[in-house]
Amino acid sequence: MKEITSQQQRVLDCIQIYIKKTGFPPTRADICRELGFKSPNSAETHLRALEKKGFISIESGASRGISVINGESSDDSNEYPIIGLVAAGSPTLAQENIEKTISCPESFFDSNFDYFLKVKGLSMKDAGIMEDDLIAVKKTTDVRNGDIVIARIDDEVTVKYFNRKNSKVVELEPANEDFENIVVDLEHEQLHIEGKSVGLLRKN
Amino acid sequence: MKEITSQQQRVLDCIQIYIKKTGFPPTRADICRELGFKSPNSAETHLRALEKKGFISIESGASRGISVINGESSDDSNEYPIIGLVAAGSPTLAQENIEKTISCPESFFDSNFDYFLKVKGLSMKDAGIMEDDLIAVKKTTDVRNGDIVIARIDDEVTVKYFNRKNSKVVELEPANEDFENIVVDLEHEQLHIEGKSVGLLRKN
DNA sequence: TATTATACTGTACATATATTCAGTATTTTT
DNA sequence: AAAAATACTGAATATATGTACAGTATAATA
Repeated sequence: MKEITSQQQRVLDCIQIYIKKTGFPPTRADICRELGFKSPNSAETHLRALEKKGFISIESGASRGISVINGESSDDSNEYPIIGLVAAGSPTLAQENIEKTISCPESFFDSNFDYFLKVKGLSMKDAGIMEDDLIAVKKTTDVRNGDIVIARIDDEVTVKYFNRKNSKVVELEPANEDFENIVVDLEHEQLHIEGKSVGLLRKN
Repeated sequence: MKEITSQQQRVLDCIQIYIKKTGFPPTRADICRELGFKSPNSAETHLRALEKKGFISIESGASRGISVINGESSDDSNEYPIIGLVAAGSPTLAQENIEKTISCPESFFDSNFDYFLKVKGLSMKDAGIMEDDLIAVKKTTDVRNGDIVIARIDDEVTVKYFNRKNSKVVELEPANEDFENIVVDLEHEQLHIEGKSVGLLRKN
């Protein structure tokens, strides 16, 4: 397999995406439309180059007679636990609370993460976080204002926007006008930041 | 999905085997050759029956424009493309709108799916679908009232709740009071159901 | 320096292909 | 018993599509 140029890669990507979306390969004209070429021969020459280099095969004379050769994917996927957002008294990562695990690539979200948290309630509705959604949680205490954090006060775990008012006061803000801000006075209450949201997963 | 006859099953098998072997769907003439028919219209009528029953979809006018619905013919790959939800007039699959692909397990969502669609706008805000969210789209025309569908009218693609009012009228309903229902009169407008949402992915 | 590969536009055309129309016959559904 | 669906043959045709030919231009290679 020889080296592929960036333009040829674009054409190859275009073919694969087209097949994925429509179920059949593109015509020369389709490729031109997708990539902005003005002559079908632009697509033709790229196709012949890709064929010569062994990335695709072309059935002579057949319309849409392109087939992509090979295409193996590296599987560096890990198992991530789904943890229920549980009520008071339960240790956050207790085995009992792990509903199951999900296999997904390490770099699935932009930042690495440690587990999925299953959301209860609608306090973050306006942030697009609904009941039973799975939040990808990265364990960290390095959070900034505006981050969606997983916070624990005593034994109560909640998901909220983080907002440090000053050195002594943090506000945990819901994204739902039916809920009220939680004002935490750090001098009198302990606030544990379990981590922050780096992504979300929903099944329906 | 209605009942399939034995002959229609033969045609469907023929299509899937052909795709597996060549990488692209057969023509009417190909099907005739494989199954011993003597008129391309034999294949044509079977294809139309299969389309009507929801086993395949046929892109009008396109050569080899057959795609098998549900059939996991070439679905060992774990690379799923991200496709942009673009405004009117733009080709649906324009290369400019493709961010990249995501590697994820086949059975990641409860139902198999075909690609990710990047959401523009907030018309489905109250369903927890926000700007730039990735909807996992399963290609199917088998949708029910209440399903979140990816619909196309002319060249405009939108994500909405599906609601069939009667045999002639379908309403596409947003989940945001700032937006209005789209009423589609099937007798005067063409409505293409590209697929439905089976999940959601958000990176932040 | 000459040559080859890359990266296009633009035109043209043979043919590959979808699709319609006209029939015939059997089976299934209403 | 009538209507609709199934299962074909056969011919005709508009158009979708591959592909060749004629150019231009730049970068990589020998």
